[in-house]
Amino acid sequence: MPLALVDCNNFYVSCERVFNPKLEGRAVVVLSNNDGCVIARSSEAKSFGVKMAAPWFKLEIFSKQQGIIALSSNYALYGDMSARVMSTLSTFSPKQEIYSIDECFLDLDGFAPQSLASYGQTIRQTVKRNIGIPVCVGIGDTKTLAKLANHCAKKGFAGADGVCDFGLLSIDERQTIFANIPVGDVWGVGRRITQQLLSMNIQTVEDLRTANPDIIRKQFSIVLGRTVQELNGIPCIDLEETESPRQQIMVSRSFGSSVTSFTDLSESVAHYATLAAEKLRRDKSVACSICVIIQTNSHQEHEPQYQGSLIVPLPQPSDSTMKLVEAALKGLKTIYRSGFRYKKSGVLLMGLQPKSTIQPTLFDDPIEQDISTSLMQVMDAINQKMGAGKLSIAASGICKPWAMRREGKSPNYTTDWKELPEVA
DNA sequence: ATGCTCCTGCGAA
DNA sequence: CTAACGTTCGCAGGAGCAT
Repeated sequence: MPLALVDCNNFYVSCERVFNPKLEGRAVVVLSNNDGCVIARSSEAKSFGVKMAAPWFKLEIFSKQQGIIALSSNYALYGDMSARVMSTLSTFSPKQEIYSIDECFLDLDGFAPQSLASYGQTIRQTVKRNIGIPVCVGIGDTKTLAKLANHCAKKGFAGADGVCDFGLLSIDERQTIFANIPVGDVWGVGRRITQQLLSMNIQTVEDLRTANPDIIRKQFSIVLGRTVQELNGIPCIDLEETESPRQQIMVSRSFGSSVTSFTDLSESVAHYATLAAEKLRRDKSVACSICVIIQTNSHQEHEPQYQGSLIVPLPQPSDSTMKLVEAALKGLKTIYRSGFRYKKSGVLLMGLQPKSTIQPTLFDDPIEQDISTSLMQVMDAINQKMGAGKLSIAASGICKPWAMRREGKSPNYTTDWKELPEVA
């Protein structure tokens, strides 16, 4: 019955600190792509009042005055560190669900109930010792309760020292805690639903737990009804050990600066289609259609706004960079309007299916198919060996004036020998 | 009624 | 120095259409 949710503390900041101990004890934030918003904060940065998702350009002056350190995001580093953490955590249970880059569920069914909290401490110490990343552990009878327990562990509720096991609490203790947590802190309750719940005078976790499930289902959704059940210890959301194949692949970015020419825009689209195709082949899937998306900057309200998108069906399901880029650019020609300052473009691969299931149609040219597959394999192998983007197609352009800003990125310590700093 | 596809809203990290 | 506000994914549910 019991489940643990293990969540890394300030994960991106913690990753940076492993390789740069001078960041320890300092206020540190990690910024999103384009150095746009804050996406991770050390506890010191939080106490300065820096909010999640805050636009960096509004904070920059204040932050420099206060000595807050800002780093661009380094996903190669975080992805690699995540794999190490997950591997260590997998040794603590036969059943693990990796839920996101920095958290996983562990099935603790059959473990001695009284010793779960100390088991949680062992998990924390082991991950800290082996990988250098601090984590918190929440334990409860459902995923929603485990998430909530983790929240309590992080906040230090009920004397929690990085671990919180709801199984140790009496009914009264649990009710007291739930009555002091705002309903918006529950997994699955976001901003909109919080507002609606408040208008019904459901303010705390305890209010939601004791709400009438039928009314919740009717007024909101099946999903929120399940949340209420889970808060009451009735499991509705299963542990998923094997991840199911993705249904879509999205690659989109905001530009470092606005783009007006069709050429620049088409180069960005070709580039993103290339990245999407690489993901697709890694998944061993094929796509049936590709959607192209272009947008102006919606934050610049006085500027003319335009958002265009178009789904382009592929003649046959494909994983070929050439075919996908060709289709994407065809779509772009249709939706492009001159006279706008574009801020973002992207592609979305849709109708994904395993490559193994598709069968050649009457119109396929099997020889061309084979050549295309071999070419893609060679390109992927070269880019794997020499570094991403070393070999690309001409349509992606060379100088990339739209490339994103990343002024404070740390080295790829764990995935690229060339980026390791010299030892003094 | 039933079952699709397409599209939007919402939440999460 | 400029200008400057993220990305990717799944699910639910309604609209529109065909059967």
